[in-house]
Amino acid sequence: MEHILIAVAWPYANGPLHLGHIAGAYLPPDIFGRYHRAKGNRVLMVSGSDAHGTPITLRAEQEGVTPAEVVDRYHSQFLDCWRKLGISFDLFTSTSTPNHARVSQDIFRTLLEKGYIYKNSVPQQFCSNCQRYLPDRYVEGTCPLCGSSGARGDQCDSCGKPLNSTELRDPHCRICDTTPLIKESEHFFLRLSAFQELLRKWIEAQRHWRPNVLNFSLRYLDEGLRDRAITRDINWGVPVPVEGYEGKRLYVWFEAVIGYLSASIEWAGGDEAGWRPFWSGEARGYYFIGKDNIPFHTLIWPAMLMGYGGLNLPYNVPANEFLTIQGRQLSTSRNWAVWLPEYLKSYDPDPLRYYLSANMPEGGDTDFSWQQFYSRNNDELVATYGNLVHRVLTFVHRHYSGEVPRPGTIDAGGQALLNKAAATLDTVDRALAECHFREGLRAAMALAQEGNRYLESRAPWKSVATDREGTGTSLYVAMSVISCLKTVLYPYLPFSSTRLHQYLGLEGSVEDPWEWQRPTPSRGLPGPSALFAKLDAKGIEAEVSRLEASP
RNA sequence: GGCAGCGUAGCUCAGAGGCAGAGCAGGGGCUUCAUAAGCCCUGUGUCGUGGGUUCGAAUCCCUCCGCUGCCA
Repeated sequence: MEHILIAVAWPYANGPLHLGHIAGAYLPPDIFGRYHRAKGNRVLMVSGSDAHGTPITLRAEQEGVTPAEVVDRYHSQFLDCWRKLGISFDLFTSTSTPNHARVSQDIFRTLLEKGYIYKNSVPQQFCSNCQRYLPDRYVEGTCPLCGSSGARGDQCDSCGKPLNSTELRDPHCRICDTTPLIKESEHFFLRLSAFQELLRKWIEAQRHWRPNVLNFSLRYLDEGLRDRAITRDINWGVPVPVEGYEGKRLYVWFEAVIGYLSASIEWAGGDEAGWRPFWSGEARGYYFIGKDNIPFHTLIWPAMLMGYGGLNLPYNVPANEFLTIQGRQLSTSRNWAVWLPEYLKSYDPDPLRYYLSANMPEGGDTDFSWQQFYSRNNDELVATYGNLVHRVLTFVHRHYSGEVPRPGTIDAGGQALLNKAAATLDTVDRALAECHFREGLRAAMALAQEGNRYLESRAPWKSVATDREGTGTSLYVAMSVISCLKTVLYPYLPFSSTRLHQYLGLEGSVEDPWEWQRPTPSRGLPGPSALFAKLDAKGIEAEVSRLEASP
């Protein structure tokens, strides 16, 4: 039995989830977690809402509500999405808990005592009217590069260039329009430069990482790590635990990654014997994130852990690339996105899980199109897998009074299929252990095709009139294969596997053993119904035009 | 502007020096248990462009074009 920590990227609680989030960071860890639980390993899968940061405070100020209200709204929406999509967190918390603040401050203090955090003075925009320092996004002005007005202190949306707020021409406060002054402000910095060589040595040893993650991280090191400010002049966030700095907060990028640890501690109710086995010794930590988050998880968080000491570094960071939508880059500001709450109003969770697994952006960007979604649902999920299950189970009901047929001697053809099923269990096992999700799904679907071929060759609808026992044997073999599919597809398609587990009259729970359960002969079965619904192709056009109608 | 990645069949994507692959779509046939589902047969692809290395390049190197990302 192993301890597997599954650390999942923390979604920003300032907007709804879209399919890019799911394909990139949320579906893969769920598949991985369900697999490991079925294998009998101890799994701790944690994440939570990222409650801090200026996008949230800005949104709150624009809406005239508190940041906490914004966070609460999306946090409960996230929880609802996880439940409906079957994302099986052991704990999905938030960075606004007292526990998280305590753990973050503990790490801050320890790094400060060890000299990995130091103070420095930096120029900062200050609004004399609002009487406060302005974080980047609170300053608007004219872009020094392209000359367009309305550029923000962190970036110009017009030309897409990142900026420093002090570079803006004609800067003004986004709240009150006053022209800000530049004042010196004292901040704390993380001494990342101290970890340069340690990190390089460590990363170069991670041969099991995906090449994109490895190369990306090494490139950062080639450029040389620079120390970064970890505090801000803002009043929403985790307070800096140093006397005289009460008005400052920890920068989100420093504090949010600590959430993996603080959530583990929260999950264990603070009991060290509960959480530490996931963070030390042979325990392995897998960090599931999108590619935009790579440096935080392969460089910054490991540096923090090295400095803090006593906790495992990430074992793997299987970062995914991005999902494009109908061939175009996903954009939340232009509303070019498929929102998960919207999806879940109209469709079941498993078809999306299937599509995104089959087309997961593991090695490069991949595309989501409604056309493809419908076709994968109707032509693969329904036609190949769902129909195999349905034709076998309805046949058993009609001709064997709904009882598992008692098998006679299994011939070479049947045995060959059973061997193929056993091999598939191994293939999917290995693929999942290595986070090769697409490969595992491909292998599972290939077995479903074999099942259909076998039925075709046996034609039980013919033989049942003349050879009841032989036909029963064929059906038993087919049901055994279906049972194997139930297990290997469970991590991907938990909802339909749960139903199939019942339809097959199997013992125990669908979540339990990663093994091939055979149906019990003569057992009475509940009446089956179709595992998946076929979708009317008319829906494609409706979805596409809804997407294109958005501004 | 600098750096990196990608560009393979109508579509979505694998493959990474040794006869170009899968699924889906399309075409032909068989079947009728099943959600008009299933099975069999069916691929003339300048592997983005142009060059180079090699006995041999989709694969390695360089140029250019296009897309994406990171950085300035």
